[in-house]
Amino acid sequence: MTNLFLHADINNCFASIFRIFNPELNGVPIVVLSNNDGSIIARSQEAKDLGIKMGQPYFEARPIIEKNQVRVFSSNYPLFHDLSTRFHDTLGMFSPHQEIYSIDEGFLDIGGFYNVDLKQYGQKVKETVYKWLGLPICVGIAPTKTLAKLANRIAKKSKKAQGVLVLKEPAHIEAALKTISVGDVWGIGRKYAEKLQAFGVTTAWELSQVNDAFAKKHLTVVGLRIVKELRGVPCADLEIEPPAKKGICTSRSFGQPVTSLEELREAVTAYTTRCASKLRKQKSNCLQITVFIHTNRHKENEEQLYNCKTIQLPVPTNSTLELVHYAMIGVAAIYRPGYKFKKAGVIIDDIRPAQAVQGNIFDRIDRGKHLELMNTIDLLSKKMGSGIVKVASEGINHNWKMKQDYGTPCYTTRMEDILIVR
DNA sequence: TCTGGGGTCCTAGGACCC
DNA sequence: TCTGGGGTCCTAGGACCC
Repeated sequence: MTNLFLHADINNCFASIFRIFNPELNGVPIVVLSNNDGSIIARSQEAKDLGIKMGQPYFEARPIIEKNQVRVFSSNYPLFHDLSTRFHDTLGMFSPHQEIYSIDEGFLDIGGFYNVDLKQYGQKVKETVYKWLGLPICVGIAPTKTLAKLANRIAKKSKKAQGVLVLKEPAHIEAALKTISVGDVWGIGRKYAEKLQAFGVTTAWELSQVNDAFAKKHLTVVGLRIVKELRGVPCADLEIEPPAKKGICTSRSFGQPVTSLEELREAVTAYTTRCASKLRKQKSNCLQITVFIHTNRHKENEEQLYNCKTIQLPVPTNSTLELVHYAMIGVAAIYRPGYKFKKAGVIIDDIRPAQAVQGNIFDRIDRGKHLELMNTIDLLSKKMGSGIVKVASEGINHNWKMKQDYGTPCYTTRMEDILIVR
């Protein structure tokens, strides 16, 4: 059986999603901002052509944006997530062996396909996603995941490929690798690219030709796998069942500086609530919680503080109430008056399956009651929107909430959001 | 005025044990 | 000045991803 992987991803994902609902945005430059409208996290092709950079601070790009009448949008994760689910569902129609790699990328294992014209097959995937969702995608097909991603990359740039590239024959693969610079290989970041260039390895082809000991020594075993995959030797299977998370983190920058403990308590309560809900969703408990707060590191003339506190829990739990209790102890321990805090976050760690809780004779909490309450809250949140039930310490004013000046409706999901925006 | 958020894996080195 | 050998576990830090 031959090894064959298909990699599909949405072109300029977040910008393309806004275009589905606003056809007048077609052909117009678009940027999408990070949480808090801080920096640019997605651009349409037109915006890329203007020289607007990924990750660039919004205020810095503002002159170009205004001069060229670039359309600006805040992130809308409920909307992105919904379209992402539809995209992956559509891909899943093409093979039972599917990996949901990220919000806008997926792999299919098509190794068992015989007598199939692969180019045509890739085209069919691409056309189907466009027809059903209105989202433009590209497709790469190759004997390893690394090569499939690379094929996709070439498909995006090449006119001839029409958005679909199959890399199968060795000569064809070699020619393709020679056109890709080493830093554009999946898994080779900035540091490794610099290191490799210093050794005279500048293209993906040259990387595929280094010896194994060299790869292991300078890029660890992870790099060795990349090198082998570039040679067409698969080292990674699909991850069909997403593994349970080992750590869960919720953190946000504030829309304006926060100075009071009371407001920090509210924010940390909200973040802990979110962590606990993610934890219950994957049916896990945790044994450790960390709270952190810090000031704005970009303001060099202001007093800086980065403070965190980790607390070990007596018994594994996923109860919002219990976790919030410890988070409040944590935030009180690290708070210092006189600082302008910019960000806070909560990390839960030491995660294990929710069954098999090891009891503790000093445990005073009625776990049966907590469990029932959490189940009820999760059900209400699912039916009526998260936030329908809150822990009191979350407060209601939320002056710390992130800034989102360029919001859009959640077109496909919650009615009440549409009403609020109007 | 204004700079995102959430993850993974690997390695080296220290603490500790027999 | 000499100061074993082998093992495990944990953590911090570095690299990467979208």
